[in-house]
This record gives sequence, C-alpha cells and structure tokens, in this order.
Amino acid sequence: MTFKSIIDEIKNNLSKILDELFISDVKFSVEPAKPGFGDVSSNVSFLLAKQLKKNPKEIADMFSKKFQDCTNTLVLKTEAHPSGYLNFYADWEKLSQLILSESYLDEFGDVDIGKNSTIVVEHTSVNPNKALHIGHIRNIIIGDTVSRILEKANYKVNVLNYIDDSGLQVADIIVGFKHFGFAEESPNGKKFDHYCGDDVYVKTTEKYEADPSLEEIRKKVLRELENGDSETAKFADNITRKVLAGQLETCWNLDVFYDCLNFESQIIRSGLWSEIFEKLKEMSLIEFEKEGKNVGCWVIRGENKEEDKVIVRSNDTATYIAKDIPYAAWKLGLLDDPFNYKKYEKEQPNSRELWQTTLNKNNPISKNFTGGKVVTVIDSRQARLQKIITSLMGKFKSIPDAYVHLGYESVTLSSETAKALGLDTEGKQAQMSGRKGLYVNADSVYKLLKEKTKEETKKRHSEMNPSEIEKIAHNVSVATLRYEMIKQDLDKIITFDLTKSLSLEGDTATYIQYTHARASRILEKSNRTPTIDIDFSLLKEKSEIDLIKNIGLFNLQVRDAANNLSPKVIARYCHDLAVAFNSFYENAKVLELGDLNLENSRLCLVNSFKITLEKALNLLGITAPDRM
RNA sequence: GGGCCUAUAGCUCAGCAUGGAUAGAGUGUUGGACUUCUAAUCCAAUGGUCAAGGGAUCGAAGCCCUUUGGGCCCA
Repeated sequence: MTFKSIIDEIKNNLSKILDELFISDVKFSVEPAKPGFGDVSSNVSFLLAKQLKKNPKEIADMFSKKFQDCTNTLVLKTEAHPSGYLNFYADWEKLSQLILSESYLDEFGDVDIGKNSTIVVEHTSVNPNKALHIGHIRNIIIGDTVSRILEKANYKVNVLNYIDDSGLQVADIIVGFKHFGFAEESPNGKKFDHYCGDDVYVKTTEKYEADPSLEEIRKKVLRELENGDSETAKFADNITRKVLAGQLETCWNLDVFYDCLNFESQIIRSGLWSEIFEKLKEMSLIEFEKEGKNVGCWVIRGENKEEDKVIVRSNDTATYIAKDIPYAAWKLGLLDDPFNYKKYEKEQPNSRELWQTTLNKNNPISKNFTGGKVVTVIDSRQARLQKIITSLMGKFKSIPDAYVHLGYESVTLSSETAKALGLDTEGKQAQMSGRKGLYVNADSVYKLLKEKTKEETKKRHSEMNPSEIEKIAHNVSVATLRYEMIKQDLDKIITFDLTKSLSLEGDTATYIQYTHARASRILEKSNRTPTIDIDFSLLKEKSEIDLIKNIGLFNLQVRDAANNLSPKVIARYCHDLAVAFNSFYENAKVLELGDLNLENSRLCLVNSFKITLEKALNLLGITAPDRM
C-alpha cells in the first residue's frame, strides 16, 4: 500500500464519526496536504458549517477530538487549523515502511480502472505525403503517452494509426510526380518523406497558384485515386507507402509504436459505408432534405442553432464525414469486420507486432483491433466534426463516453522561428502550413537536439566512448522532445521556438533524467545491493520524509492521469519527484557516513526513488539513464 | 452571424473538474554554494488588482452573467 493507505484510513474514520453524528451524504475531501499543513487535510468542517450552524474551526476541533478515539494505525496526531481545515500528521516510521516496501514491487503504481477491458487509442493519422513536423509530434506524443498510461491503468490498449491515403493532399504529390516531372526516387539520398513534403508537395502547390487552370488535372487525379483499380491509384499506393515508411521511422525513433495501420482507401472500398448508411436511416439519425439549400441531400440535423451537416450530397456522393462515421463505428466493434490483416513489411524496433488492414481475401488472418472504448487523438480544429461523431456513437452504443475525442491545441511557430524560415510575421506567432512549406520537421529538431546534447555530454565526460555518448544524446533528445510536447495542458497552444526548445535546464526532461543519473551513481558507488530490510525510523529528516511522500503518491497520480486522459499529470509528477530528490541530495549524504545502518536506510530510499522515477518516466516514453 | 478554446509574475506555464489556509514552478535579473554521493544541481533576493465589470456565497483565481483582447472552426 502507498500514501493512499493513510488517506483511506482517515476517510473511513471520518465517515464513522459522521455516522455517529447521524450525518450522511457529505462528500468531504481527504487529500495530501499543502506543505506546512501536515500530511493529509480534510475539508469536512467547511461542508458541515451551515448544517451544524457552527464555524468551521469549532467543528474541526470536535472532529480532531473524536478522531483520537478512533482506531488508527497511521495517523500520529490531528490538528484543527484556525482556518477550519482538519489536518493529519502521519506516523512516518510505519508509513515509510509501507511505501518503500510497495515501491520495490513490479506492479508499483498500477491502478485498476480498465478491469482488463480493451480500449482503442488512435493517434498520428498524418497524410502520407510529407514528413512529420513538430505539430504532428504533439499528436503522436500525446497519443503514445496516453496509451502507456491506460496500460498502467489495466486497459488492454490497441494503438491505431489511420493512414489517410486517398485525399487531396495525396493527389497533389501524385500530380507532381505524374505531370510536373518530379523524380520518383529522391535525389541525393534525402529521406523520401522529406523529399515528398519539402519538394514535391510545396512546389506542386506553388504551380497551382501560378496557374489556376491546373486545377483540372488535380481533380482528375483525385477521381482516379478514388477508383482503386486505376493505374494512378496503384502508383499512389506505392508512393504513399514509401512516405509512410519514412514517417514510421521518425515515430519509432521517438519510441512510439503501433498495433495496426488502417488505410483510408480500404475503408472506402470495404463497403462499411453502405452498411452504416442503412443503419443511420433505420435509426432516423439522418434525414432526407426536401427543401431549402440542402434539398436532395441526406443531413444530420444540427443541435440548437448549429447548421445541418450534409452527409450525402444531392448527386449521391458522400462527404468526408461519411468516411469517419463507419470508421468510428468499426473501432467500437459495432460492425462486421470487412478487413483481413497482414503483418507490416518492417518489424518495429521493440519487436511489438505491427499489422495492417488489407482487403485481399487470400490467406485470411482475422484479428481484432477494436475496443469497448475508443480514444481518438485529433487536434481541436476538428472538434465540431468529432462532436457529431461522438454524439452518433453515443446513440449506437449505450456505454457512456465510449467514444472520446481527445482534442488539443495546435503548435505554432514563434515569430523568430518563422522568420528563420523566411516569413516575417511582425512579431506574431505563425500557423504551420505543409502546403506553404512553413514548418519545422521533427527529424531536424531531433538532429539539432542531439548535436547539442552530444557537445554537452562530451564537455562533462571526456573519458566516455563515442557510442556511449551517442546513446545518451539520443535518450536525452527524445526525452526533451517528448516532455516539451506534454508538459503543459492540452488546451494551451505551444509556440515552438527553435532556440528555446534546445534548453536543457530548468523544467525539462534533462533535469529529471539528470536526477535519475545522480541516484544511480550513489547506488553504483555504494557497492551494495539495497534491501528493504532496514531501520525505517532512521529516515526522519524533512527532505527524506518529503521524498517518501512523493514516492507514495505515484499510484494516485496514475489514477488521476488515466481518469482524465491527462499526460501532463505524470510529467508534473516526474518533475516534483525529481525536485524532492534533489532537495534530499543536498541535505542528506548517503555514503561514507560512518553509520552503516543509516547508510543502508538511505540507500533503500535512493533505490526506491530510482525505481519509481524510472516507472513514471516509462509512462512518458522517456528512458532513465544511469549516467549523463 | 453562430460555435469552441484561451487570458494568473517581464516571459513560458501549474493551480480551476470537486470554492476555504500563505496563489506555486521554471525562466529572466541580482547575489551565494564545486577539494564533497555528478554544479545539466542547489540556496537566497526580486517579481502578482489571478483581463475588466457585475452576481450568487459566511468565503472566489476557481461557480454564473456581461464586456474586452488573442487563437481556431463553421457560415
């Protein structure tokens, strides 16, 4: 058990006291206290103030007195604060033992929210016509981190990447290849996804702008793409798969992995749409418009003042939302699976099996990548569309919140960075744009970070061999990129600045990793294996108790993060844990104390911290280095 | 015209879901700590009408309403 033990104990006892007073239905809180106010606080007296017609302090006094008579094992004393809060002080000798012993177990930090049910997390979903830029990375890292957290919360997670291989953006590069003479192999060994995005896509788009008559070619190519048997479609399939391979390489390098790739072109050809179209009509979720501007169309009625949404146009073609509806239903397992599956050509570096959908009926392999719940990570510009899908899915499936759109604000470029890319924004931040070539590629940010980290590492460790430096630089760079993408709230815009993003001091992943390395070195130098068989009463310094307390909060934080799909919670927890350790590091020596018992006690704590931080960092997809 | 998000220290952000204590970090600036288990660290100082106005409440950064600035989506 962890810090939760004492919280539960206090909750139980307070409830008993309330029972004695014949008071029910009071939703009081029992939470870790703010620093300086004991270990645990409850607001129970505020909530009763009105009912009992007493001021909170008097009530707190009464509770404090009654609490003495309860059987409690972990609370040393209670205190009624003049403000009215009821504060509790823990018996740290006992609580430390509980927390530290627990922390040595493999399952430390596990919480059971999912009850081993399946959940789909879909993220990435980038058009396969360009390399991933820093804005896509936010999506990818949020998705990956959330799926790691959900796994820790006992969900069986299926991670999907939706490959939008049949839209306008793909048509654009195909026009470039087919009509504007771009070479099918990238010149001078440039990564193929970079070549398609930086050269083919941007320059083809420029040509449209110069000559609007080219629009006809574009439309023609798009039509050919939609017809799966055409020569153009086959050509496009070949190109987009090569781009996808490049994108996946970027993701894998960041320790992001998937279970299945779902191709949009196959969803369109699978017949899923007609199945769901009938169902929508049956359930009267869509209506045939007989008058007005949408006459002859099938529409979803807008709620309140919102516009109706056209699903099928009067010429019988489906709008793009029509693709999303059957796909969402498929993800929830509401439709017969029209797909077969085959393994992806390349193996993922962590050896996790990666599958892809196929409509090929030979050697059918059936798999199930659907889930009882679905989390779709898409930026909040698509909130309106996702709201319609969410509401439709709510009507198909009775479980509340079965389909969740996890939205987040976009990544913009700082005016300095935009300027460096050739756009003067007059001091304002700039929206990234793949068409205009205004973006910062993820691979290049990684490369810059790695160069800088290498330099820093060399400065500190002249003795290290190049491959070790390389490894540290890689780990630190990936961590930095990942941490920056999730440390703030999802609804805050990230203004990306190339220079500032290279910072390795302060509230960064580097700070946290460094702290882990410090702990590792102590253990290494001790030449002992830390054990849990120690004298817990020796850990009584404030910085020691503080650290233990933070360690004990791990599972509470995981619960919070999983319930709210909030990766930030774990990022902050890692940071807080690191701060607590650094404070301990400054205040309490571990080695060469001349007191073996105290050394062993502190070693046990250091090891507990190290294990916990490593687990927490693992949820963020960040490796915990032993040296840096 | 309609909808969504956002506003907290010079800058970047926590805290807001579930109202109560002294509104916290990082960064910046200034000063201090390496002969010590790693200074990618730590300590101290500095810095706040929580956008503005109103409302309900014993009590609001947080809840409700209005206005304004910024961003996005739809038309």
